[in-house]
Amino acid sequence: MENIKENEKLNVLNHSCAHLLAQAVKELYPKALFWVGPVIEEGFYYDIDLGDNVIKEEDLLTIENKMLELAKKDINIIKEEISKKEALNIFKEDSYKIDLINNLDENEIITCYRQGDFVDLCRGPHLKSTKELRHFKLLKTSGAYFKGDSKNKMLQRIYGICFFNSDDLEKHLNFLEEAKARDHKKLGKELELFMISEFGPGFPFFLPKGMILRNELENFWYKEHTKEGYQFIKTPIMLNKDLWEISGHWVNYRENMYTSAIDEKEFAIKPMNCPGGLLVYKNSLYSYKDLPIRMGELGQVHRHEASGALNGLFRVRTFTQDDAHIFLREDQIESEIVRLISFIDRMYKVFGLTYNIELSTRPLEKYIGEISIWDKSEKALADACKKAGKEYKINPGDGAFYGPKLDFHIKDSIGRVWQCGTIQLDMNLPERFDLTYIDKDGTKKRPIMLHRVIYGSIERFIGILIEHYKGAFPLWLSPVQVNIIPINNKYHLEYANKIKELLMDKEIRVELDDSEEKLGYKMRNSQTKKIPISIIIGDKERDNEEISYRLFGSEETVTLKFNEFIEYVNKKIVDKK
RNA sequence: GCCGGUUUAGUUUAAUGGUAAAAUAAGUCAUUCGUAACGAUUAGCUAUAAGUUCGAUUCUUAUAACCGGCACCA
Repeated sequence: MENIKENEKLNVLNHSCAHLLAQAVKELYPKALFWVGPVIEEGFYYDIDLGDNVIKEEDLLTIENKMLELAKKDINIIKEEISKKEALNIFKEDSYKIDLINNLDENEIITCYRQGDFVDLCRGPHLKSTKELRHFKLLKTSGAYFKGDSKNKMLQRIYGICFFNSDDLEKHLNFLEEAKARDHKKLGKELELFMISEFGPGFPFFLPKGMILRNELENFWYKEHTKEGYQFIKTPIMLNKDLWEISGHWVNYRENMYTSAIDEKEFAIKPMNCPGGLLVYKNSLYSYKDLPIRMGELGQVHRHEASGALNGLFRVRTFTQDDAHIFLREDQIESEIVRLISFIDRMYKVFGLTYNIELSTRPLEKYIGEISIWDKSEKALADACKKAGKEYKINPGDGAFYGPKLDFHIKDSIGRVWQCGTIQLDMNLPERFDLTYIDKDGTKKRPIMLHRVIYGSIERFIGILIEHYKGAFPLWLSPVQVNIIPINNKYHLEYANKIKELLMDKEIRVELDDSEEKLGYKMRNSQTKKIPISIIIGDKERDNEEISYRLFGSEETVTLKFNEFIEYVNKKIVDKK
């Protein structure tokens, strides 16, 4: 309760800060026209029409200074109530305001807030004066479409954030710094995990070290899915147009599909794996006793994403979905979802990720299928969450046209939220592909289909893990697990090599630093590369047949016998720590 | 795709309308060292294309890629 109150106070502060921003911009650019300036999750923004003027990053400082100047003047923020008619008169020169006013009810009393010469149409509430607005920062500028519609012209948006005290502001700025330091594009380059070539925008290359990470994630995935009763398939990257017409992708998503003509027949590279999975289902005849069928596929898909949308591994043009299609009877929905939720739960825990579930329900207009089936399915999803003991948030009308879904939003180590897992019910494709199974009474029935992913996209999940772990991966994922550092090549290299062989024999990923450098220098390298275990080999270790090691980020050195060390390392790998 | 910015050595960065510098990595030599940077030396760069200019890495335009947003994300 206390928190909600605090949050509301902060929202009012930020909202007033948005007005202060507008006032400052108005003073600096008298011709500026203002659209809306709402409070967002973190801070606020204001959308402004500046005519021919452009606000650049470096202008933000000037605006900030103007804001501070205005804030210090302790200008009263005065609420005024007027009728729609009066409002239209006051703002008759301002087409944006007229637009806003016309969207209000005829009889509604309109509130304005006045500070000095600046008046803005606004529901409020606001601070009493500008004097509390001291601890703010303008963060970035960008273009933003008027009313969020790409057919409209672009306004200029300025983002900012405001706090009650300098500590909170500093904390927030530090958080932004921290996020920047974790950037997977930066760390991915430094740690040689992946690259993106100019010759393939949006098509990432995995480097040897990144490939290890990827293989570990995939192996883990296969193992866990096998335990859950999944079978695995691999369906073709490219299939002919007729299939995409049956699936409906050709009509709806053609624009984003890569195509090619072969022998005068049009083909498309798959943007999703489901049609392939459906063909596999249709390849056999199933009894009601066979269901549920769980078919997993690490399927590489290609989607032509807009150039401006590309972002490291987060948004790419080819990625691998850790897909699975589950075909089941209607009476199996709930139990299967319960099972899936606990499976997903188990998977995320391994990475130390917590999560929230969101349930998206039937869209109001564009949907297919019977409402009764929708209601039943939505209830099954909700009941499954309850049975699994999980809270969930409902997003009404946010489901796909073909079925409701559960989305899993994971939270990383610095509190950022990413949507990864999803479970979607599909009432469309089984129909389009005429899927059947033979029921108890010998009649053909239509199975229900579930699409689900856990990582979402392996590429994107790797990006998230890089940022989550800040590049310091747990031992099982780490591209190099052990770095051996002989103190003196002349005297210690032989024993170091022997240790290396022994570790390789135990399938431990090991490197040996035989460069002609000082121990301090080699240790520094080992730490900057974030290698989990550094082994130091000197006279002592060689003579006693021991291993001395230091963990990443630790100052402590531990000495063990070789067998004890192997036991320790293996336990860590098994525990995925 | 749209708005704004950026692009200099493998990497991180500096500088200039008169022909480019440092650190680090790489090669060579020296050094043989107990937990985050030893020293010497060699080689290596102005994204692409056009324009302005006696002369362009610098100014202008276009293209591409990238970055921050917007739109999109089946």
